[in-house]
Amino acid sequence: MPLSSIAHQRLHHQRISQTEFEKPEEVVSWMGAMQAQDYLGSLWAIGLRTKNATEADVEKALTNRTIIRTWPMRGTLHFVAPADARWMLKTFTPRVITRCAGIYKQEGLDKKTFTKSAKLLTAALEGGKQLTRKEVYEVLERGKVAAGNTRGLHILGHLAMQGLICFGARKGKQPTFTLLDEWIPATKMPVAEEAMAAFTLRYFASHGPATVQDFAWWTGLSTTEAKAAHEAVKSQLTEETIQGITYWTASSNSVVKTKSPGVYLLPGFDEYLLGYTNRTPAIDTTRYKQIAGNGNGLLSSTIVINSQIVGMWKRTIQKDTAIVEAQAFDTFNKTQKNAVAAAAKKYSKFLDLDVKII
DNA sequence: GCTAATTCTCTAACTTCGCG
DNA sequence: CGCGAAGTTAGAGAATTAGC
Repeated sequence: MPLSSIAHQRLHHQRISQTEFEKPEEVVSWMGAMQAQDYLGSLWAIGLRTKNATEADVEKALTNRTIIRTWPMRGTLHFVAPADARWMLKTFTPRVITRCAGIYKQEGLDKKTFTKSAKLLTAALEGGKQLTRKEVYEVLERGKVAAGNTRGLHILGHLAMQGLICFGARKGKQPTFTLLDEWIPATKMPVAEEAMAAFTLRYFASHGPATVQDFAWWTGLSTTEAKAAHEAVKSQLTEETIQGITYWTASSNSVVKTKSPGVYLLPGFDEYLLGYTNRTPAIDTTRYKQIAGNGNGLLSSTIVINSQIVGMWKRTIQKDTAIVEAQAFDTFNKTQKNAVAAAAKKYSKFLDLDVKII
């Protein structure tokens, strides 16, 4: 079995090559969590996994609170379902917070500062209020908590990881913050083991075939914790070893048909790559360096053909037209060019704009 | 004044390397 | 092998300036 079969199955399980989902919240629930660092890119990550969704539809799901945006795991922004948010924050963020100790120290952020910030923000946000970053920083400054440099950023992140706040609706183009407990309905905290088992299964269903190490990296759990979580649901997973590496997928997953997996324009931080620490099934290490720039944590949008990443793309909006600039690592033949154009058209439909391909 | 062009500010986190 | 610290950049949107 070649390594590319792993990638092929992932396209299917991730609901990129076909999807039954009609609503953004169905996609997010299926995926467990979706990386949402680049806001506009991550709207597309949901859109491309949804039947006929437009960008406005995904934004509506965010304002209607059927999906929410916060830092539930790994110290990275994700979209999650409201029903999962509290359990995930409680389970995954303590390790992240510990890992942030160095940064907090550097910024002079101690327990007292966080407690004071929490009080200030609770008072300012109570009653369903939503404040932009700038407004939040003003509240902090008025309360004598310096929010300059990256302090404000880390305060927001920390309080979000503690489950006090999360992102609200956008005000114009600006994101806002609001109280989590006011933003989403109260949920009963599930039994820890059961919730972990269900979540682990969901990962291996939506991201499989994946390794235990992938799961550990994705969630930010330690290898030991990830191994234990995996062990608990192992009987419901199917195993596959390629080149000495063992991959797992949920046994309940439907079998992948061997039809051509198609051409896709994925956003920069799509789960197709960010769902795993080892990305070699979709792209070799040398090529990966091209999309990862100089290793600063920023990733280019990618072009996927036959389950392999074969190029990069970017978009610029000019009035009513989305200009899609596609760049192959090697060259695209005519068939591939046409397929890329068709994929760009799909994207422009999502944006509700005309498209021009360069 | 209005629009276009330009500049500026700010936001995100991944990988690698080294040490215990 | 696991963990922590350090290094690193593109792009969006706001703000400002230029041009007419």
